[in-house]
Amino acid sequence: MSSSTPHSPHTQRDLKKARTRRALLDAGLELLEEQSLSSIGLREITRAVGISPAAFYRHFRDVADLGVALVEESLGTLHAVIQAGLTERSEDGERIDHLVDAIARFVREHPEHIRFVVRERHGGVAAVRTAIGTQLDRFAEEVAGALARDEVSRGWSAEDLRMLGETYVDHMVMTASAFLEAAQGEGPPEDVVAYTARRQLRLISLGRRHWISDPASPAP
Amino acid sequence: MSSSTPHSPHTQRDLKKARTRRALLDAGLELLEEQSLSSIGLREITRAVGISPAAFYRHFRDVADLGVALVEESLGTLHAVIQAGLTERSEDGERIDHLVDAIARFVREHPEHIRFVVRERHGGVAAVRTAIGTQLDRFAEEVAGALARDEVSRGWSAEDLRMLGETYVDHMVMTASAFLEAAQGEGPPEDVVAYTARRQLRLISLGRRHWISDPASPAP
DNA sequence: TGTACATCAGTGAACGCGCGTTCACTGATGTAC
DNA sequence: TGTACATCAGTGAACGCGCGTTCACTGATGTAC
Repeated sequence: MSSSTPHSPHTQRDLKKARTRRALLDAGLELLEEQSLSSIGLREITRAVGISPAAFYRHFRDVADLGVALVEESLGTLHAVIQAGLTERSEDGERIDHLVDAIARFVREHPEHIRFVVRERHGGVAAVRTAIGTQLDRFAEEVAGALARDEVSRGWSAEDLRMLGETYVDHMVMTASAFLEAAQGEGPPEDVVAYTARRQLRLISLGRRHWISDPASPAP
Repeated sequence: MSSSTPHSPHTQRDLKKARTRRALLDAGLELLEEQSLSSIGLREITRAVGISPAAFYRHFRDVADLGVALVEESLGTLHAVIQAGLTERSEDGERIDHLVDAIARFVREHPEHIRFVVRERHGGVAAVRTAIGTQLDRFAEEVAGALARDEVSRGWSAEDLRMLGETYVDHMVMTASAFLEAAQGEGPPEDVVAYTARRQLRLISLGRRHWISDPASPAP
């Protein structure tokens, strides 16, 4: 849990404090472009912000604590994209195109957020790993709930829907990561990433339409 | 590239050197259990091995260089599992069960290798990230080649097969990672991971069987 | 509105510590004759 | 087989440096009357 989160900054003091906190979070996010959380120094962050090292402790217990705060932030923006994708009502093919476009747009607008999530999802800081895992689980549950309302999902068990939700969330994160690499010139270019992502979604969509729950391989 | 890789250790000296190198790699792999590569210290590694810090430079240029050497090692063992999975000849359902079992077994036998790959695939060291990416690409290509020989793949374009190969490789890495988390008590238990993985493979398999190349959404 | 006191974000100096890298070295092992 | 020299993995001391954390402090802002 993150220490000292000002919820209602009424006074000038609180406002100023909130602004410094923001600056610390932004600096951390920026430093993560080239390294991972567990190798970022406290002094490195305060230096970037322009305050003394000791001032850091007015906002966070340590760098890991700042990392946990970043999880909420980064996945908050990703959550918005998912919500938008779920409320989308159109034909299947169009829906896929729109989703992939939405992911591409998100990565263009918040590259630091998706970089942080992807890098630290399996990174060296346990608290951050757990926080990200919990949030992505919530997303999967949410997606599963939305999928349940589709006509195609008639006859699907809650477990199967959950599995499908996880598949979509994982695919989304992986696609976002691939878009990010494309933007950095590290992997295949953006249009190839989009093309692959669309066909993968079509593959899942086809599997979904022909799904039958299998009593031969029961739940554990 | 990794410096000073002894290929044919003929003399006692070369043998001893190779043994120290191994010890360094093993120590690095072990230290990665609780942190990420970019935060491991050179002295930390030599301390674990029991040699002086300066001796490190007889084997690697720096810690990142050791990391690159670990990539070859870790993905080498993973490659063996993939090869085994590809030569498997049996009914579809069985094949899925066997593949998931093979992944589970692999994670039980080489937890450090899969942890390393998953953690550093998107980690803070560019050279290692690139090395892992290149290897996984090769795997995807290989899988695509094997899939092409299946009857179900009649009419599939090379691009679509490639996409399918990537999907399988990504799914494999994710499943291995989930098994690892299960072993650490961090996520859902092993049997649930296996159950989910099997159904996800079935989903892909169904999508595959009903696939039709789509001229409405051409390659870029 | 003015005054007296409380709060607290940020300071700056100090601390002990472990870091990565260099260097001249040692002594066991290998090679040439 | 024996001898003289070359090689080179590993040593140990030294270096300058930046780290995280502590502390008493300052001075602007907030609160009570």
